[in-house]
Amino acid sequence: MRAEDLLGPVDVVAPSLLGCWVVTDRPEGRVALRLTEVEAYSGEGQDPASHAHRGPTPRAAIMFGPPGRLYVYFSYGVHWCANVVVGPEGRGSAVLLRAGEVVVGEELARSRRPAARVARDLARGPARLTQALGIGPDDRGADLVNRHSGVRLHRGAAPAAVSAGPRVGISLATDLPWRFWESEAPSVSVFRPGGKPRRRAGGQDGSP
DNA sequence: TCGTCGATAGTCT
DNA sequence: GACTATCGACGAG
Repeated sequence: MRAEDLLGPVDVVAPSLLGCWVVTDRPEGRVALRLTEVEAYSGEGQDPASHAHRGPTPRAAIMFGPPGRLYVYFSYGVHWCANVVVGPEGRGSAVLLRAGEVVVGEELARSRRPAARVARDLARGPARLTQALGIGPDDRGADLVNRHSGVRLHRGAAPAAVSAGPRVGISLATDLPWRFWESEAPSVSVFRPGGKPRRRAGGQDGSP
């Protein structure tokens, strides 16, 4: 994978990443997976769901850096999620890695994800994917297109068919069909597509 | 097998 | 002080 391959519009680059490999090399071993589901987040202002929407805040600064870098953020106080920065430097667009199929190092991935009962659950969901790969805060800003990096992105065979639909887990701009997945892949996350936003605890309506 | 609910802390207003 | 690009446990059928 070269940085030039990531320069196009984010909603064009995102589906092109399906079928690509994400590889992590650690002292304890290597894990590689094929991407089966991604989401596009644009930094150009028309996407209020993006972390880049409010400009280069300290957290989102990496999104405005050069393409091919890894943007890692902490979610819900519990999980880490990983994005690939795409587009020209300064634009602030990124692709969220939502799901994949582990093809190398399944045993190591299982040891990192003891809750996964079957293979397809190892990287089904963005936080699970980062766990299976062993990606964490130390990998913020990692250069995915540098072959000496501990986390790398490789070009792979494109899937036979790609589906598109609304993004998951957000409450803004849910009409944009910027979630892309490999059609009929068993490892695609299944979290309430088109879903109703989950309400927090407490009275929903006016009754006290 | 499916639907519902709580945990938890960094980030921004 | 409110919110969040989620996960896994648990109960009912």
